[in-house]
Amino acid sequence: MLKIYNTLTRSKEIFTPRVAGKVGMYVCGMTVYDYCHIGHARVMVVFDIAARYLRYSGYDLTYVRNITDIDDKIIKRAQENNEQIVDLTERFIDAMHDDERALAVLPPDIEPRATKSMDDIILMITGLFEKGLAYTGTNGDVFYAVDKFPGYGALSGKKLDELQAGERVEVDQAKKNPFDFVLWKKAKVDEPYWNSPWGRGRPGWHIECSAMATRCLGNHFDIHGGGMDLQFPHHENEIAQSEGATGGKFVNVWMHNGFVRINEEKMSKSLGNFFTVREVLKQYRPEVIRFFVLSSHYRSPLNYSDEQLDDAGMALTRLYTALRGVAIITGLSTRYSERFKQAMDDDFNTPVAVAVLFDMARELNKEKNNNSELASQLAGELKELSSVLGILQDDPESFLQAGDTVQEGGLAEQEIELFIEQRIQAKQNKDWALADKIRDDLKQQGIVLEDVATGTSWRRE
RNA sequence: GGCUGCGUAGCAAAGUGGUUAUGCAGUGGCCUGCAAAGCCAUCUACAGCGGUUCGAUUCCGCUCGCAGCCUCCA
Repeated sequence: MLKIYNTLTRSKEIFTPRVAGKVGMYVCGMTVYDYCHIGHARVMVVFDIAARYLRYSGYDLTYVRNITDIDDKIIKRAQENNEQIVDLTERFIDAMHDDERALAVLPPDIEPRATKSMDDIILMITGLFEKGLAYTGTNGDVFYAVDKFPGYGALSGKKLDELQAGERVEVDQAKKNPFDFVLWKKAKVDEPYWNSPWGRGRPGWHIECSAMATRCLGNHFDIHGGGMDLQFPHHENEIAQSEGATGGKFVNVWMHNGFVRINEEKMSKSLGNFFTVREVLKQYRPEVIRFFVLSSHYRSPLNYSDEQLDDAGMALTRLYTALRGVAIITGLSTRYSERFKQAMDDDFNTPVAVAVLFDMARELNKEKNNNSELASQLAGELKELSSVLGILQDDPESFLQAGDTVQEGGLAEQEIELFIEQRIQAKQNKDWALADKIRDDLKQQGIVLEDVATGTSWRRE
């Protein structure tokens, strides 16, 4: 029985889909004006695993993740680059998809874009006007009147009067209440625009998600996710817009993932302490990054460091080593599968799920030389469970021989095989000094030899 | 200032009112020509102070420390 932590109630709840067997999930995606960093990678991987596990559990899932392809930062960046907005956004959408594929993140079922959802956006704002929740400010922008929506603050646990105590925000004089937010922003000269009943302009950030989620999943759906920082004001505002417009419930379960940190500090654009996915991929293989992400629970902070990535690489090496040289027989489902499901059912507890995989690896290592059929069945079960996490699907030999980190140059495979042949000769001649020298020399170059029953295998450190 | 959340062994990271998490590292053993890998055993814990309890790392309170949100941010 799946339990998910719901930010709205601040507790783990038994997950019950609106329609039996069917799940609609919407995740706030990227604003495409720059490369994805590791924080974005975490969102992609976390919700990819949620999607995989929902499907593994038998749900018919519709997974929607949007692309924000028009906003102030995009406009600004395009101007700086002296580039057309579409050229900029297309470039970074492609880059995002590259990163996604590298990290074995399966694409969402629907990937709506703000610029292609204008009719839905305008329709929703019109509805908000009709309900008396929207008004045009003195500067021509359209705002949402937060104090007209009784439930405002429920998601983030904030109260409007307490918020007002917090000042230091430059209050826009066009607003009636400082916490009113823009639904439709009037276009300035040289800014891109769409026509609307309120003049030429573009949508505010929050309305596009309300409109796209509703268009793709209906007025009311099961799961809405995103990073912790979206809780307020973004998701709070989405609720106000959607529930304000429809008069009904918007989302049942709100999921928020924790931040990636560097030196105990949030990784973010504004702090400038971020690493892009493509930078990190130069140093570490994609599966290592993926394992690093799922080695902590999705709501916990995840500290980024080389040590952590190295650890992830070593852990994967252990799992692949267990699978090495074992034939795969699928179909077995033992108590390990039960434990794995139990872990994942507990709010997607991937660290515990991974611990189950290690327990399987231990038994697999024992049975390898004992009961090869059982070993093969365990290996099959291990691979199957791992596929829910999106790891361990590579060929063990090629994973191990590629090494933990991305190699520059180094010995070619054929050269290594040649040295191994020479060493086998030396061993047959009982020339231990030569055999050890060959092994030590290879070790110097990061090649580890392992004598096993069937011969000598090698891997990169 | 208001509101969240966190503080677990050398490092990372789960979890639990009384019983082995797990990975890496350490120690002892088995295996090996010697190693590596693997297997077995084993040492380092639950920020501090009180309270509840037969018993708390786990529940409650306080203190200290850290992070996040309150402004665009995944």
